[in-house]
Amino acid sequence: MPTVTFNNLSDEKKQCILNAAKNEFSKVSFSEASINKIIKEAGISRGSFYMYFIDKEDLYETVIENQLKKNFKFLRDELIKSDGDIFKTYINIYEILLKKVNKNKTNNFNKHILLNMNFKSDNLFIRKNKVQYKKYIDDFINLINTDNYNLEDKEELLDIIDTLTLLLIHSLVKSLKNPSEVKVRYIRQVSIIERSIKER
Amino acid sequence: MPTVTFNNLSDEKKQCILNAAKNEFSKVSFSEASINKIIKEAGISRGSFYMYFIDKEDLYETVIENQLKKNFKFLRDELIKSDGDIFKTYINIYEILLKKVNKNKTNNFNKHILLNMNFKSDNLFIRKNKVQYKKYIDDFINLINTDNYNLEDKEELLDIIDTLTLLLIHSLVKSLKNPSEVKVRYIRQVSIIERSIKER
DNA sequence: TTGACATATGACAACTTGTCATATATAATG
DNA sequence: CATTATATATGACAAGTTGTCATATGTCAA
Repeated sequence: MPTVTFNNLSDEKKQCILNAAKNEFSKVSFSEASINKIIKEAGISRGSFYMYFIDKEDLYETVIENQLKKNFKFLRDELIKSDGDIFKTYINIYEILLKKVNKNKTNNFNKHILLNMNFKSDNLFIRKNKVQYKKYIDDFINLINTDNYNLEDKEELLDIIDTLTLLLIHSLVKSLKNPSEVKVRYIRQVSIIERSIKER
Repeated sequence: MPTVTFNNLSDEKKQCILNAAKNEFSKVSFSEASINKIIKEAGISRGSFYMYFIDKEDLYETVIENQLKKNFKFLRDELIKSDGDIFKTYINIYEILLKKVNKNKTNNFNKHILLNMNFKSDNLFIRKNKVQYKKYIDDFINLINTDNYNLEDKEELLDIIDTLTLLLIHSLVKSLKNPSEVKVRYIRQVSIIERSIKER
């Protein structure tokens, strides 16, 4: 989380710094990203940087926060398009995200988010464990059509979304190396879960 | 993969280098690990290091290879103990690995393997995509008791193991921060998959 | 013994990071 | 308005990082 000093900055300056950072993080992986390049592009001094952020990771978190929200909105929209079918949605967004990520541009922010992703980071879509996002999760859950499902409770649905998201990220990353086989495996993995709550 | 020059080294020297590396990787995360410290401890020169390995990642892969094999053997043994019940096995190894990983020693190799794990890396147990490990996977698959399962084919079983492993890693990592809640979620996620292939 | 090749070395350039004394704003107060 | 506080900005700096490369030292075969 950035410092209050950073938050006190003018929106213009804040955006300037975050844009410079986003640009760097779109070109190279997190570990390769250079604070020097970012501060140079943003036109701030080294000292200022450490006045605003604890370290590179703190900056990265801040930069992707916005993208996570966008991704979550995208997921939500796709769910509505699929009439609340969560499994159909996850199959669809795999295809769409795969196209985005495979666009071989030098600047592919989404691709680098994906590749930098590890098990420590919260989620592809939203920082689930942060309280301020609880309402978004609840809203999303309520959009899921559970008519044909046999669910114990709401928690079970959360666990399913969790698993689906893991499978999605995993499959997307694998697809970057080995595009063919992965899709069919992903679809099968999703349908295994679907079957579980449908046929009870 | 290390160079032929490295492989031509005496087993003693090879082990010395790998031990020094393992020691460093047990203390700090991958990004924090210092090649300088490793070569100092191993008593080799900087130039030699780059004669043996492409970079730090190449070394890391070599170091964890052995541990992955051990972990896989452990998984296999647990499967046998559980009479081929793959779901019971995954529940059990979660508990056991959690204890291992939570031992708050300065040298906790398993803990760092876990935290360094990302979606690019192959697997917690074995490098699935490498051909030389195919026989291990096959052997493992054959040990699973599928009597009560309704499986389409062997591929479906592979997909299930894949999902279970993802859930396991994810849960273990989460457990390091938030030990309580995670276990019950993990158990539920595993049983969702179990239900899918049992009740058909 | 003399090449020819494989392997080992550490100094080196070119980076990296986080800190800190100092400088400059901005705000508050007499 | 002048003075004092406080907040923010700066870049030089130490201490580290990495990968390379000319040079040195092995080790074989001819």
